[in-house]
Amino acid sequence: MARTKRDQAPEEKRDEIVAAARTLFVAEGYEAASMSRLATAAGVAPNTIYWYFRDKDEVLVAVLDAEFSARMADYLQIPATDRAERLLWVANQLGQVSRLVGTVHSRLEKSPAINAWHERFHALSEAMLRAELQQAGMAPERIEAMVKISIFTIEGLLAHQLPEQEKRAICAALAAA
Amino acid sequence: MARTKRDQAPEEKRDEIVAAARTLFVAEGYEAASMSRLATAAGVAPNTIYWYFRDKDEVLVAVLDAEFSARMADYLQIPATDRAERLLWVANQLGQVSRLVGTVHSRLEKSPAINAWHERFHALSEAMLRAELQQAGMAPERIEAMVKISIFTIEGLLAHQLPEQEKRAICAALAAA
DNA sequence: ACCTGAACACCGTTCAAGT
DNA sequence: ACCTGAACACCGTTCAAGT
Repeated sequence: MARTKRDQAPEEKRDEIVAAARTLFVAEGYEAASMSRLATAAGVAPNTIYWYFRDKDEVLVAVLDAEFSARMADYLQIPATDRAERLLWVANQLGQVSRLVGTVHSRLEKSPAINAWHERFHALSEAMLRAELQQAGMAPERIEAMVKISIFTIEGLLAHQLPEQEKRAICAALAAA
Repeated sequence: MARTKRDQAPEEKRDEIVAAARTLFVAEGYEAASMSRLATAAGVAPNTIYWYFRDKDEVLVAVLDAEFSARMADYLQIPATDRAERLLWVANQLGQVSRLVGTVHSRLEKSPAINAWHERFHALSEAMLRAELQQAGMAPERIEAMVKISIFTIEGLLAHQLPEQEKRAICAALAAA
C-alpha cells in the first residue's frame, strides 16, 4: 500500500521521537537525555517535539506505554511454572529497563502524567499477582500483605543490583513464605 | 564561655547552611530547593555555599549525616519488642523524611558521594537486622534473603504511602514469615 | 580564611514566524 | 497541520576580586 499524501505520515515521526527517546532514556537516563539531544537523535528541531507532546514527561509516558504493553503480553504467554521463577522473570525483565523504573519513581511527585501511569501499572500488576496467589490457594487474609511484599521485593531487586544467585535466593525465600 | 575571636565561628555558619538545607530538602524536595533559595534561607550569597561544600550533593550528605546519626541512636534505645513493631518503627521514622530517602535513591548514579553514603547506611542497617534475626533464632540459610526482603519492604513502604493499618499488616506478615 | 557580584554553560519551554 | 530560529527564565557552578 503506497503512501499517497506525504513523504512521511505524522504518526511515523511521532514514533521516531518515541524510539529515539527510549534509546536515550534507557542508555543514559531521563535527566541526562536533554530535549535538544533527543531532538537531534530524532532528526527534528528541539521545539518540534512540543508539537507532538505536551512536555518531556509525556514523552516518557509514551515510551513507557510502548515498552510495557509488549512485555505484559510476553508475561501472559509464559507457562505458569513455580512462583519463584515467575518473580525472577519479572525482576529480570524490568531489570533490563531499570533506569526507566527509577525515573518513574523519581518523577511521581512532579508529574501528574507519570503518577497516573504509575498507578495504572501498579493496579494491573497487583491484580495479576493477587489472582496467582488465590489460585495457588493462599489463605485469603494473608494475600494482600504478600502482594505488597512481593511488589516491594521486585522493586528492591531493581533498585539494588544484586548477583543472579542472590536474586534467586530472595525469590525462593519469598515464594516459600 | 564567651566567643573570643569572631562574631560567629565558621562551624556555626556551616551548621546554619545544613539546617536550612534540611528544612528545604524535606519540605520541598532536593531539586525544587535551588542553591540560590538555599543561600537566601541561610543568609549568604549563593556561591558562599561552595566555600563550605564541594557541590550540592555534599550539602545533602551533610544533611543525611546529621539526620540519621541522631535517629540511629534513638533506635538503639528502644526496647527489643517484637520484630513487627520494630520494622514499623523504622518505616515510620524514615517516613518522616521520605523525601530525603527518595532523593538519595534518585541521585545514586550521578553522585559518588551520595552513593558512598547510601552504601554505608545499607551496610549498617543490614548488619543490625542480621544480628536481630540471628538472635531470634532464625535458620542461618534463610537469614540473608530475609534481611534483603525486610529492607526492600521498608523501602517499599516509604516509596508508596499506605494507610497505617495496611503498613501494620505488612510488617506483621513479614515478621511471621 | 571567608565572602561576594557577575558571568558561564546548560536546561525545559514558549513565541512569532514560516510553509 | 507541521516545523523552525531565536529567545526566556532558570539552574548549578566558577572566576576574579574584595576584606
